[in-house]
Amino acid sequence: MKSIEEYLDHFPKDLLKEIEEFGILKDFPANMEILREGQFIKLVPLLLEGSVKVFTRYEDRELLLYYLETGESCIMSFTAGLKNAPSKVFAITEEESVLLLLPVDKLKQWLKAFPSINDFFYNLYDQRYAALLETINHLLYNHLDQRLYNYLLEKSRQKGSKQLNLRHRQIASELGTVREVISRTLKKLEMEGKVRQSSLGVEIL
Amino acid sequence: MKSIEEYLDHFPKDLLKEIEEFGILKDFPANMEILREGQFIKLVPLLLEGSVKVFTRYEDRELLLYYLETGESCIMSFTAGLKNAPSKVFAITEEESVLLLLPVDKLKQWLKAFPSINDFFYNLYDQRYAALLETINHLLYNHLDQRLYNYLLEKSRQKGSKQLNLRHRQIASELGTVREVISRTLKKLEMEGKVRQSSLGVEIL
DNA sequence: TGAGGAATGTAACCAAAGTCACCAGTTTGC
DNA sequence: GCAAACTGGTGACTTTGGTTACATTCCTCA
Repeated sequence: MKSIEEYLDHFPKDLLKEIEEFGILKDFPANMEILREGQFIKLVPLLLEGSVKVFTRYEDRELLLYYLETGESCIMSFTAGLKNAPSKVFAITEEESVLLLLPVDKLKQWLKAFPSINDFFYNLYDQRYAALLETINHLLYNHLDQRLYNYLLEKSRQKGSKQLNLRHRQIASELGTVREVISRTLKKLEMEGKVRQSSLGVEIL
Repeated sequence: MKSIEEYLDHFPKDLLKEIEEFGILKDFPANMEILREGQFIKLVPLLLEGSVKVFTRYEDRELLLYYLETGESCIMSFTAGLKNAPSKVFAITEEESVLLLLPVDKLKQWLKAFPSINDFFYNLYDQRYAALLETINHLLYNHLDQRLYNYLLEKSRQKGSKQLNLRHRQIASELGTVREVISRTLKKLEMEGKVRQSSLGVEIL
């Protein structure tokens, strides 16, 4: 595995030293819940390897917020941690993942001592905000087939593979609709030659 | 008018002194465009009095992001200013407004010297993010009549009046739909006794 | 290996909301 | 003072996607 410095090379050296000293490296298996709503946050995660899904629940429906990718942290944990407020979100590993856990009290010190770490979080916020905006645009102006196709492309980019093993049910919940509609729409995309379905899941063509 | 300290009483004294020295107080008439897409930001606004609408455009359609209320700043300007990137949004005064304009280079210094100002912006980000999340939830799970009614209630809360002089076209654009649909839906709300329409606009009952 | 649950396919129906076409009333500017 | 432009009202039609109710296929594991 790469060293922490390699993942976080945009941080100043002295901050990296601190992070190395106080950050906790931890391995998680796939599909492990690492954070649930209501939980208080003492450690803010930073993803080094793997993929973590962050989402809320709202009357039994899921709403996908974002995926953590390599080198990214979780703004919802960050804010909840700083304000000592309960988490509003759930997080679950999608694959086996390595997280660097930053103690909140240390993080607070670092934010003062190393202003560049603020840039890091501001950037993250900006990124997540932009992603929600895009979601809203899609919701308002795109039909489901387009949204579904975008969703698959994005998943594929993330995974780095055109073969996605997703259940219709899961797709439906992440797009805020129901299984039948996804079946129907995937069939349509298949007719249009954009995807192929097999027992393994969906393949993007 | 109140003094700057009264608006920003959660800031430390020494920071307030700086803000007073370097911030630029400026008055804007109603319906004045104060920021357009593509513009570079040298001054980050902080609203003291009035109301400012922040929105993006996307292929001739508007997408409302948020309204600045008293004591609030604009995260989109903030980020664009810090990164020296062009603005992605438009801003326009809704009523006559007083803005305190903070020079970006000073702001950068303050972020380092007075960490509490970071909390202010993190809080704002968090707030705006939560608002978008709510919008998404509404889009996914509420029908237009419900969304429209919420929209009117929120407008009314902001304005502090039950009488709203809004054009159907404007409502439509802020909710991402078209005039006819708003006419129809407003009629429905009127039938249900939730609002009343007159030549002045819409009144919430 | 075969029974049962999970995943998917599909037809028929419905409601919400987008679209189109046009009318009528109101405001504005010349 | 009147034409042009803006604003709202409305009916008819279409499309999208949510719902219901099963049928079919696949996968697992006892």
